[in-house]
Amino acid sequence: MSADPSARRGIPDATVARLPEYLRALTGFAERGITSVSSEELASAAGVRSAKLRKDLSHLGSYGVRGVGYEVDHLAYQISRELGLTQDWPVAIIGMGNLGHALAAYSGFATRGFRVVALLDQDSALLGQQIAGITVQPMHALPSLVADQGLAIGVIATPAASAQHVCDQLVAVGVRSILNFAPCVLAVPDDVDVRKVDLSTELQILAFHEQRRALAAEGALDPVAEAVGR
Amino acid sequence: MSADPSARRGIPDATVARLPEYLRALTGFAERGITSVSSEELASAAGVRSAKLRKDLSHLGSYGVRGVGYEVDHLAYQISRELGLTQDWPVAIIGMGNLGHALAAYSGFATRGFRVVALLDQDSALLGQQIAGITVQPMHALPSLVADQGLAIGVIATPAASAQHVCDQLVAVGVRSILNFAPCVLAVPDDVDVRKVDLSTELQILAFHEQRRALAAEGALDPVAEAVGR
DNA sequence: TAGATTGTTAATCGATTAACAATC
DNA sequence: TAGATTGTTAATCGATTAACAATC
Repeated sequence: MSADPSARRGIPDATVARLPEYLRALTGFAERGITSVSSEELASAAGVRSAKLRKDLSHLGSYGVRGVGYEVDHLAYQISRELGLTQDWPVAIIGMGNLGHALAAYSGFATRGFRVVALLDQDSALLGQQIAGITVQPMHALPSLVADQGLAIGVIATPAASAQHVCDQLVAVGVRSILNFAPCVLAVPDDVDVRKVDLSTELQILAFHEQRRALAAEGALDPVAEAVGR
Repeated sequence: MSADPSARRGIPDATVARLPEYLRALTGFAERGITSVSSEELASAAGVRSAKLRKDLSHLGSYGVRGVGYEVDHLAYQISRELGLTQDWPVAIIGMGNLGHALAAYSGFATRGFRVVALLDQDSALLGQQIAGITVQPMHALPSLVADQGLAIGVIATPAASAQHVCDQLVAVGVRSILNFAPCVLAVPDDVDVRKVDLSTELQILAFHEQRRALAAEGALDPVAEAVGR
């Protein structure tokens, strides 16, 4: 049993999903030379209500000072530690099409806490090519990446048709954290964590609300129901 | 008041977010020549429990047949209609860096229901350049895109520093659906719908669970709490 | 101390789930 | 009719919110 409260009780998924935004807001305050913030100020910067922020932070521990607020650097450190960003996680991107290419160059992946250690592709025509200063390797490089570099996170940027096969290979070598950009559901064992980023799903959700507004403008919807909107 | 039940009562956000996945699964069945599915089969393909699927579909109406299942084409049409995909939504992508470039070429955006009508950038060096067969235009093309093409959805793929400014310009010309790839919170009026896709947030959430597994392996976590996992 | 703001409580709200009556 | 599967109910679970006691 640890002294860290979050180690004893699980942190709610909804809270974990917001911690990165709080961290980003804190980084913004730090860059502007602000050393202390209230829950009201931080919540506003992160786009949430202050009650929700305080509730979320209470799951990590008690890092504020009543009557004063939160020390920016200290809270940022505590959130970083909770998210596991005080170490660097080795990441491999698989699939060097348009999207994989952009991801390899995207600075969001080179942000603190992550390190792109490999770019992989099944297509032998791409092998040896340099993208963003990294040489593209074949899929059979996977086992040594795990053994030698401690590869922990796999990013799948292949077409949907090959995503499950690539996923199986990642799981087989012991990767248990997968970020899936392919538009398909991946089947994995219970101990593997898959998160999905799906551009067309997001567009379709926007289209739903857009259509709703259009119908409301026509008077086709019940005004009470439509006022709820989203 | 309409005969469509979904027009009277709002569909829960959680349900709307799953409709695209159901639609994709149905498309997969249709491609394999399957004309009828049970809630159990469809749920399995979409990665949810059948009870949740039936509950979700019940918000749209009663499109199944007891003892039989759902007719694939008919249900796909009903979901498409509910999502507003029976028409084409004009989309503009703003910011032609690495990511914007990839998005312009990404087939997910050319999928049924959406049409990329413009690529925009603030950098005059890029203007006139062709990307994926579309000429890059300056930001001041926005008003005419709305007036002439019915532009409805804006995709922001700029750096965080210019995202709010771009967003303000979109809102000013009447765009009320925005997909934001920039790692920042956007301030918008209540009637504007912003969805955010954030690569580094997703990685950070994965890192949290990855660290949790590593700590569990060390025995640093309470086994009961850790068994809950994610 | 007086003022300010946190951390927590309790109420509310929405989402999930299992079970089953309805019905093809 | 008998078997199968939907659509709905009711219970449970988790997340959000407002209010405020604790306390700096």
